[in-house]
Amino acid sequence: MPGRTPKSTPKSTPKKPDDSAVLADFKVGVDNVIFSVDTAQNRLLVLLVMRQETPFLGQWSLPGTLVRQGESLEGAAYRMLSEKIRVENLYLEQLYTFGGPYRDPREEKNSFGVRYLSVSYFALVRFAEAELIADGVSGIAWYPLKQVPSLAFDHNEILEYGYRRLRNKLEYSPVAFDVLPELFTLSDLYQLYTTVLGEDFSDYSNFRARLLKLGFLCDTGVKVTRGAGRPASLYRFDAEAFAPFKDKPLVFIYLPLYLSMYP
Amino acid sequence: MPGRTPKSTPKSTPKKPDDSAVLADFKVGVDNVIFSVDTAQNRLLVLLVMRQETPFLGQWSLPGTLVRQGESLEGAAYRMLSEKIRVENLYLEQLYTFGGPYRDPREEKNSFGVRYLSVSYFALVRFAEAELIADGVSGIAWYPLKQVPSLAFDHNEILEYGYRRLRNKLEYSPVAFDVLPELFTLSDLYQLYTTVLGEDFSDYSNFRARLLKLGFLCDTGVKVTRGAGRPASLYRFDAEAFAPFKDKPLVFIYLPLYLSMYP
DNA sequence: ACAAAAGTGTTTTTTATACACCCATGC
DNA sequence: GCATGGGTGTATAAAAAACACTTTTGT
Repeated sequence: MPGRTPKSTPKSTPKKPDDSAVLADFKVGVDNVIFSVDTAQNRLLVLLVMRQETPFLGQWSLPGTLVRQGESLEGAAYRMLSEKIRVENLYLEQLYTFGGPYRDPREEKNSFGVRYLSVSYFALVRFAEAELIADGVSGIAWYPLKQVPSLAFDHNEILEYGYRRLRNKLEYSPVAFDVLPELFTLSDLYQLYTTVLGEDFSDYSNFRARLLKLGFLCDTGVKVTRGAGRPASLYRFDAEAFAPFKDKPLVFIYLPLYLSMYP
Repeated sequence: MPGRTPKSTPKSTPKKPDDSAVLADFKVGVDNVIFSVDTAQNRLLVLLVMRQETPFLGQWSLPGTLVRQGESLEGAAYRMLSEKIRVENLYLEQLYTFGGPYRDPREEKNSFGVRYLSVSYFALVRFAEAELIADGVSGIAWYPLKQVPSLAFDHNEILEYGYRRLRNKLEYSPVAFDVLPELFTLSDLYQLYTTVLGEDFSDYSNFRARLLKLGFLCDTGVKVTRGAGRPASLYRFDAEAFAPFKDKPLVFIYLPLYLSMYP
């Protein structure tokens, strides 16, 4: 886990040992932290699967898989995803690599010196489109973030890390538009932000003004009415208009300093 | 590399293949992007080593090592560092994991299906304190970032990624104080920012005012004079006073939007 | 005296924040 | 009619950005 780690390096005499004799052999796993937002119920959800194998049989875990021959890491992440859910759009990026020795119980009993390393990926999918693939036996479910149980391996730690990344992503980049439907209202967008970032991150009208001024949300003119209240305009994310902001240190939302990370 | 990767997942029928038959076996390497800033010459430096082995024998590369049995990833990163330089203080964090198949030429000829995965780490050391360990044979040198040659493996890509991280770190966190000496002047600090971020990121007096107002730089009262000009106060980073900002989405420097990532 | 570097302050412009208020619809 | 959610605007406060100016040193 990254952090401020000032440390004195041991003043060992440089030597060139026979590396090959003591190298660790690894199996590499990919674990996905897959988020989606249920805007109807204002809940942030994570995809969990019930483990079908030892270790941690019968315990909930992040969906993961081991990397196969000829397969890239990202490829494995996509494969895993496609085995669990069907979605049209998604956002995926690498999260962090957890690789301490003894983080996987299989290391002890199994073979000599084989270690399990986990490259975690962070994904965001559209809740409405995402169709879970229940293959009869395996348990799979969207869990509200606040209700996730104790997970297998170090997956709670990975999840926490993923949640932190999600918050940062929302603040600094337009990931939200990968999760929202093609056409969305500004309050859809606002509710997405509030469910992830917390209630009091910003006033609606200010949020609205700031986003609109950036100029990459275009009003389709189409109105939609949901229950009572004035009909809302449907907007579309304009990737062209966003282009100039790409790779710039753009800040979407300024979180006040006094807000703690996990409200 | 993370990024915006909307993608349709293939609608494959879920199946449970015999995973174990096709799993890839990995050796895991750790590659360090080690930066330091030569404030005297206003240069951002990366540590490069000359490869002593095939593949890419005789070519410059990031200092790296393979992970040994019982060794953590971060442990390997620290070991590598301590074999190359002696430093009192440093900042280290994980960068990214590069693990595509065929990224390492050894995969082809060597053993069957053994792949090489690289977990890259990002480090920042104090230039003045950092003493390079030249073990007689191996080449090792600080390279100005703008003059790095073509590197072994995908190390140019890793380096670019590390540079991006460095910029972000500088903007959002107090890493600068891990690179500066214990006592520093405000123009030392300013020059550090300009050499990394580019000339025109901010006006000196505004930079100064902003940093001082945050209240975690304390004036020691000691004056130091370097060449001509009025003597400058030596400041110290006050970790205590910074504590309340920790883990908050603090923004040190607001880069104007029109500044491109790589000026 | 003068250039160079450090440090202070002031003005202008932009942005955030907190509201107040109008609009359009369902019930 | 009126509650409900959508949308607009304004007034205040806090910033960033630009830049003029003073102070203290070396030469």
